[in-house]
Amino acid sequence: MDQQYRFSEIEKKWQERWEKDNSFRTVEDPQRQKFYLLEMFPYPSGKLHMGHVRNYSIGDVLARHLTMRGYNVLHPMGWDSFGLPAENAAIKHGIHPDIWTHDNIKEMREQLKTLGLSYDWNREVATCDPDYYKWMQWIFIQFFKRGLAYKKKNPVNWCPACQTVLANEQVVDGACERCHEVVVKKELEQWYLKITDYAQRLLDDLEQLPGWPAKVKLMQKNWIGRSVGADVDFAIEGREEKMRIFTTRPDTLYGVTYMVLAPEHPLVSELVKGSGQEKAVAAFLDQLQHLSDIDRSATTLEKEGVFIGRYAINPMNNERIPIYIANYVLMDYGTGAIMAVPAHDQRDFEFAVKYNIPIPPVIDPGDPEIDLLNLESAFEAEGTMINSGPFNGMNSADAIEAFIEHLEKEGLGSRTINFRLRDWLISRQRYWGTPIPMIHCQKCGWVPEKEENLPVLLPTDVEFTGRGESPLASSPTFRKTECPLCGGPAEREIDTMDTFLDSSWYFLRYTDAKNDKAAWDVAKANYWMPVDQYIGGVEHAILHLMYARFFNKFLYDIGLSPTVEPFTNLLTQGMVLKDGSKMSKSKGNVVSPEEIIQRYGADTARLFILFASPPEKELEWSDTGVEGSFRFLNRVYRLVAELPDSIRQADSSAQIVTSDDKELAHVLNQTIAKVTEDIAERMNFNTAVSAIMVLVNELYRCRALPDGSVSAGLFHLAIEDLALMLAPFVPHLAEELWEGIGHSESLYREAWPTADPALLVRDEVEIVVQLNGKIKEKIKVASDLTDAAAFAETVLANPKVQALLAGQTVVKTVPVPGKLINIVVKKE
RNA sequence: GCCGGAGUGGCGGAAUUGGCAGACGCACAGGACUUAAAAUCCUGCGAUUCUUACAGGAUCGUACCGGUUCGAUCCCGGUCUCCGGCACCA
Repeated sequence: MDQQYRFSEIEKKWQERWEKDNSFRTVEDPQRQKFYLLEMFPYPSGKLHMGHVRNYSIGDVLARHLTMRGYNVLHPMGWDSFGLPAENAAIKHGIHPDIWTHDNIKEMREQLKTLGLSYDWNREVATCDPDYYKWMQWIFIQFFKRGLAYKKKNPVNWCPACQTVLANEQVVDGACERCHEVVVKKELEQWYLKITDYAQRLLDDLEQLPGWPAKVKLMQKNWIGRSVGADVDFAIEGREEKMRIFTTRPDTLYGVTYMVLAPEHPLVSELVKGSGQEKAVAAFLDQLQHLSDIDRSATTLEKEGVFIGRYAINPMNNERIPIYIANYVLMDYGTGAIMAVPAHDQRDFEFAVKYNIPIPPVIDPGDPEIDLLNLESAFEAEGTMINSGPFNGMNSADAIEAFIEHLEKEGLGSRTINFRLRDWLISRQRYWGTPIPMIHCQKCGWVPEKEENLPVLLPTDVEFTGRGESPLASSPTFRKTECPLCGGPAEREIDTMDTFLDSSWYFLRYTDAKNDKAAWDVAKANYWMPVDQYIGGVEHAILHLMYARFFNKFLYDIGLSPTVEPFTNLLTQGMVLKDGSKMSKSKGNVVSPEEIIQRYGADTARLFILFASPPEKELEWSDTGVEGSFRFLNRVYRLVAELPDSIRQADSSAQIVTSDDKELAHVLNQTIAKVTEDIAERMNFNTAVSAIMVLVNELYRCRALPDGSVSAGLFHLAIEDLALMLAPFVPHLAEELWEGIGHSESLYREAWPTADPALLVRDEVEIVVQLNGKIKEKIKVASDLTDAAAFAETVLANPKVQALLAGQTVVKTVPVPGKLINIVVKKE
């Protein structure tokens, strides 16, 4: 063994060896317990960043550890390779997106390989390759066939910078999630996936995911936003049509003093005709037109509206109620219309105050401090029903049920559940995405491309201008085609799919990545699915993770996925920060993984990232911390490189002769137990590393002792176990150490060490003696004293404890065997 | 505004079931080695304080105030700060 830790040579040597031996190739094996370990695949931007290094280092620790524990581990990697940056490069530099993307993939694959990650590259997928998007199109057609994909004209979110529409989930604070440009509304005919059909199941099945962070489940729950209430029909004075509203508070029906339609509601133009309010309404609508979507939805915006000159009739008491339009009612939730109860809804309250509308209470809070006839704000909590005819005296929460029953019996309304979740708009007016495999025929309407004709290839004869409609429209050959049904002239859809579709099923494709007959072989999916552990950034808590759950449920329903949920356990890793903020080019605080690998090696980079912070927390980058990790690896290397032949060549054995043997064996077994638990059960890699450091410190202590203090066989064993335990964290160095103490085979498939329970405990343990809860003394007692009474007796008999108790009376003792005793005393 | 989460040395963090607060590392200080430096090895390292000193002892200390308990970083109530999600969803 070289006397110096030459990390670049070592890392190169082992990477080549792994590649040559095909070490990480995985095949289905019904005899072995499978483990599907997945990290979120990256967008191939061309450069690996520290977030990737963290994500993939965490995954690799688990993959290597579980392999050593005997699991058949599926650990794949691929590329989420459709998307805007490639197209922007085409517009800016004239490079075709396909070339740009594949160059980037090549570069990033090399970078991932320098990290020594244990991927089965035979299963690599790239979503932009026709052999992948062929099956994307096939899945889309399955959605269409079951009525879950449809085209509809609707006001949609339009990003003027990206020149494309966006899904609701991709609009953050009224701006584009990608480029932060302010999003505008545009009326367009677009493709949607009916995710709302799955809303209830997406919500309910969160319960089946105890291995997910509560935070992520809560975010999804809020996003789905289920509310139970009733649809109620209000008659409109002098008209045939009814006004249907949705409310979660049917108990307040007697307190309605006005009604509101969303400004975009189709009834508005009908009703306003001949009402005498045409001018006022037109002026109000015009004023709204000039507000951006952000301003329109700001909670700080004052509630404003205008009376439209018509009245509704309250079905409960036949009161005449004025109808308004107002800026605070949304067209795309519920029925786009509400009943307003100012006494019991804060928004309605503010509006009523502004427009001098009466605020009659129908629920008594039973609180003398609240003046019901002169409310300062709406009372939204539970109370006793008043002014509500036959419902008076009921508890308002019970009254909700009673009102719904009444409405249903009288045919005035019905129980309804509404979700905040909207259908998923998946059309994008871009080139670099999966073509939507649909054809429009004058006679037959929208018809899917025949499955045997898939994939619908992206045309290459297009222009990239970055403006106007989809670039696919500029292809002279793409659009014109024949109807798959009647053979008549027809036109292809020119929009492409949102790239979030591509990443909603890649975990299934990995189970059978090269299949060209089907999306995957169901038998293989049955073996590997579900993903046992999924790892990625928390920024995907809603978008990707909800879409993937939706896809999987659909694929489950049609018999292609074996489980209702795709990801059993989820680890959301924290961000990598520098100087307290996210690394970014604009802040100039980016540390490149390449540079760190070159200076210290991949093992140091991995170790630092795993050691500095628990995985789900943010990680503050520290240059001196990296130095420290590098120093530790040097220290480990030297330990083995400087090993005397007597130890190097000794047969490893757990032979214990001396007291130092006892101590070393104890530390070694403690370390094995802790590292095993920290990796597999707690996923606290930082404490696993610190435990290994403790072992290394102990080995250094032993090394400095006079000859013969520690048995050679035991020391040899400790070094072997050290190498095995280091393997998941710093695989290259671990292999080198393993070879350095006389092994010729790679340690990758070597068994993980197990702790000997007999050696986990010492003969004597130090316990704490407290007097009235304060630590006064530490004494040693036999560790097998597990009986509380015997333990207390032994401790009290100790002369040191006797001295402490002089002049005091023992009131009570609280013994905790093996740990502590608290003696409650009082002065005599 | 609503809903979550978190506050521990100079710093990153540890304390797994209510039982020794600060493991491990970084930074810093001192020492050994060296002509010297780097590297390496060893030692110290929460605050205040007592004791002539050695050795040791005392008090305080996990954002703040209070509670439960023999015992609280951990449980309960309240306050403050920071972070994240949602934000007119009727």
